[in-house]
Amino acid sequence: MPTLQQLRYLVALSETLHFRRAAEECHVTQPTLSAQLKELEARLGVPLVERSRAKVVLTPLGRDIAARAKGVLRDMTEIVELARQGQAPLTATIRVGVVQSLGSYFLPLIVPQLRQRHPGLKLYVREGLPRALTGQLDDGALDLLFFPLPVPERNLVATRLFREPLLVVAPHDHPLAAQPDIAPADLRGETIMALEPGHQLYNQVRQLTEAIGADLSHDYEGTSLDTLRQMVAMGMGLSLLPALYVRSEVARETLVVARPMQGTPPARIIGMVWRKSSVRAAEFSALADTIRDIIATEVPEVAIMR
Amino acid sequence: MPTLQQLRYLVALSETLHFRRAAEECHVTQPTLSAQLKELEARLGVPLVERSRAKVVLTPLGRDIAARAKGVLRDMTEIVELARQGQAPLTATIRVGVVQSLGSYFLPLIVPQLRQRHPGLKLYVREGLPRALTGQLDDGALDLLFFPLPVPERNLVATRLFREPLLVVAPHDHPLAAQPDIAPADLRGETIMALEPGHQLYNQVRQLTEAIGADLSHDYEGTSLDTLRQMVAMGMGLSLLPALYVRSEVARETLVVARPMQGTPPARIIGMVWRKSSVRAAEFSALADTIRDIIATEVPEVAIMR
DNA sequence: CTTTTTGATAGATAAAAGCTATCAAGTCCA
DNA sequence: TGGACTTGATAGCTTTTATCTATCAAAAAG
Repeated sequence: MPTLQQLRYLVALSETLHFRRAAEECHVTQPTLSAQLKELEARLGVPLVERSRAKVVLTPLGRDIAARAKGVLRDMTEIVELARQGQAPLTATIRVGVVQSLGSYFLPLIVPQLRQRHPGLKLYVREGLPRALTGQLDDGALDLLFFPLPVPERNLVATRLFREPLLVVAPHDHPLAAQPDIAPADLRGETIMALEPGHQLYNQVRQLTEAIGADLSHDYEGTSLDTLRQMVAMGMGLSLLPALYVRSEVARETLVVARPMQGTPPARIIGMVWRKSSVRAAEFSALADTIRDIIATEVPEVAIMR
Repeated sequence: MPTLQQLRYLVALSETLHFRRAAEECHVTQPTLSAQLKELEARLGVPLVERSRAKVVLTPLGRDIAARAKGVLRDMTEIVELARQGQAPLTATIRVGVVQSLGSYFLPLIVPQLRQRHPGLKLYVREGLPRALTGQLDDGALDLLFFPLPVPERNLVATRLFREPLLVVAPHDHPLAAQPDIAPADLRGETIMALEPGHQLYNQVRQLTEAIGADLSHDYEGTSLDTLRQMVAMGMGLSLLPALYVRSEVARETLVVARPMQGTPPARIIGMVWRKSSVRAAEFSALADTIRDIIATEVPEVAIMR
């Protein structure tokens, strides 16, 4: 197989038809270029050059191969240029995974300002269930997750972004709806509905209901936040829903109301997660800082965490 | 600049996602592949691979560069294949030059059988004046000439193909038209027209007219064999034209006749000419032998020369 | 005819690519 | 849980390749 350097020498000779000038162009001595072209002819098994003192002529095959060599060298230059451009942070596409209970309520709040600050940013977003997302991150199909913390996987690392409180959501005609906020004691005896097990939210709601003596509903488990909201509207019980979901989908709702809890409300912590082996850790940390800045000014419903 | 071998390693790793398996595919040891990929990343200035014991993942840039590397390696394989196919003789195009007084009368006689014997043969034919043709051969714009001999240039070599006699061409009502052949003495006092100086034919006709006492016309010099024939038809004199031209253009003519000369008729020798530095000399010698064989059976008007 | 320039060759040197041996870390299995 | 096995990385050495300088024979130029 020829080497790229040999092709470079052939291309230079095809353009100059002079061994010494071609050598100068390639920044080597004339014997080097002469010997390397001989080696190239030996490797290919065909003469590429007619040599004489009077003038140098390429064989038809030599001319054809020189033309193709030009293309190969151009492609190599493009590879080098691609690498050079890729050195800038946030220029390669980021394949992002988000849990379904977060994505469409959170990303629209931050992406406009993110794009403003990083015009070259390209996000490829995929929603999914938590376990599927961590699997895809692990396999390399995704680069980054927006994900409730902690994450159980050992070869993933995370940085916290914000704490998202859970709000009590009740039918609009429920007695608690008349209060501006809810004491935990107010929930004693109430039926609380939650997402199915497998969600961080389920665990948090379970812990709370156990602590305050409310009843965690086992008759109905919502498959989505919307399902839970509709069940609350129908008077099948109360629920605890994330603040960003409430901002997006409940604030304009007339059949249900959302009330914050007094004291330290239950909350989930949302973070950014990537592979421990990722070479883009610095890039992602910088991205996290940028996102915190945006949240601080655009999303009062949650509390920044560092 | 990366090397082709480094690209080969990257492509193998992108396909196997396993350093040891990629090394096996490339027939090197795992430390060699590992080190060369590190060197590739250093040369490009960007990470291409995320490494961990659990699994190997390419960065987005790594994947993109691996895809482009695949294309480059494919182009290289095509160059090698092109060279392999070019090793067979008479597979590369032959750029042929012929003098205007020969080409269209000679090549149609031999090309059909040449193509029959060498189906892959590709000729690119260019007609021109003798000095222009030798210049283009010298410069490498042409590979081969069918040319009257001898050639004056020092760095060209020639091999004789055949001797082409010159025939006396006279108006059909000229007294000499009644004879089956012409003695040199019969031309004494006749006006003989010839091509302009610069043609071998001119020199030969001049030598003959000086030897036998005929008058070489200076009032009219033909720019082509057709012009000479038309002048003869108009009664402006006689001419001496090459046998192959006569076979092609005069034998069916009614206004003029052609008669061979007695004894050793004037003739021109036609040969194949190529550069002394040409690497295709053996190929062209073999071609000359083939052409002589064809002429022996197809062209009785000329005499083979070796 | 002498000088200059050409591409080729020989021998030496430097650089690169490859090897083996071995490492630390992670995975697998009993 | 601990030992065995596998992984990618590193160190040091060897082999191969690419480059150099010096010089050559031959051709061109003056």
